[in-house]
Amino acid sequence: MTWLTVTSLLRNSAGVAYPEPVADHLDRVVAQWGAERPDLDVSPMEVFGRLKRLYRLVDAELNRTFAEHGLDAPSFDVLATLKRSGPPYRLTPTGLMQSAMVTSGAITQRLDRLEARGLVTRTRSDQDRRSRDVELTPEGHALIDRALPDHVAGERRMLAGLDEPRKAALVDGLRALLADLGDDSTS
Amino acid sequence: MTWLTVTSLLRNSAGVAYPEPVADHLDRVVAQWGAERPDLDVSPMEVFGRLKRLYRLVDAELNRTFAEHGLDAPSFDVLATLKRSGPPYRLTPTGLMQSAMVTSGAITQRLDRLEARGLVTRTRSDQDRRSRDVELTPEGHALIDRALPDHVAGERRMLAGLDEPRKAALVDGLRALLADLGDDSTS
DNA sequence: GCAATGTATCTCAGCGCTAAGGCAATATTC
DNA sequence: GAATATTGCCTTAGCGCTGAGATACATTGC
Repeated sequence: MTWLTVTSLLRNSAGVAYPEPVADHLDRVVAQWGAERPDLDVSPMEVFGRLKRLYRLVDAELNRTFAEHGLDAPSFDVLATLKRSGPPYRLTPTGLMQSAMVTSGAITQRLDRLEARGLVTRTRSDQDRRSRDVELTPEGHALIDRALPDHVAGERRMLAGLDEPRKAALVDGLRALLADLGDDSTS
Repeated sequence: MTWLTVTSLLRNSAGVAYPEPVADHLDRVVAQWGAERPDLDVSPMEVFGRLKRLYRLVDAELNRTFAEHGLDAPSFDVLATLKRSGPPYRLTPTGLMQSAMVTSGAITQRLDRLEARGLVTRTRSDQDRRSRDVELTPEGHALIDRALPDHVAGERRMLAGLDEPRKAALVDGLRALLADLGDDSTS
């Protein structure tokens, strides 16, 4: 069986076709289903199966960098969200929850951990006394300032093998799928 | 600020450019970092940030279908892996572990649950008495046969908005990144 | 003003996973 | 064949998350 894919249709900026790709895990999965359930067209798995495997690999790699700074993904996520929000580096748990796509309970526990480490503070809002203001402490600032460049560098390394048009096409596809699934349609 | 992306460079099979995309969550994230840390080029986040959000959305959607069949993602994964392996629908925990990209402990627990529900059996291997043969029961067969078409249909619905070249380019990018990260280089 | 509804956060039991380690069987080395 | 290393699976403590629910405050409609 040949692993004919669209890759042969894609060309880089010099107009040279990419080498034929090697069969990967998902090629085998799809071939197996073709033998076992020839009545079903399982080609959508080409997208979602690879999405899942890639997510797992990327997640593991990013966690390595986080760990070097005494962090994990959930903690980094909160610190980074606060940092990039700009002065006064203050958000509510609800804002953090929406950005992280987790439940309110998860945010509460993340903040418990970060507060215990002295990386964020939680204070009652004056405008709305149900709400909380979560703010980076100087230690939180220092930590995210140290970790962020390494994090981005790690991401850049993982992308190093992709040329620009291919990366752009990947981003385009991800963006389109996100839009189709209703991510962020207004907010 | 305009959200210039490469989308304007992509054309469908009729040669018509896609409409300019709306700003999404990651566009805002990147813009925020541009204001807060102009020294850092955070463009790799365009890929990995969207990957993470997409994974979460897709995961939630797939779980809806699994739940309709009394399943969750880990259980479905094991049953589907056994089913697509073809006759005699039998694999070892190690094989399942590698396919699922989880630890051996996770597979043990998945199999505990499936065995308790009568969906798989575990027997000692004759060739290697350390090993186990995990096999689908008739009930396991029936369940995965029912769930699989719905699962694939759900995946197909999520892809409905993507035209062929765009989907192909997305798959190509995912495949290339997986290869770069060493997924499946030989096995 | 007050009841009803909505909102923001927290609590907690239960779940699946990881990491570290244990045990038994097999492979390797001498 | 004995000693050592490796392999395959299981066990378990601890972790972060979800989902259901509680609490306190805010808003709405009358």
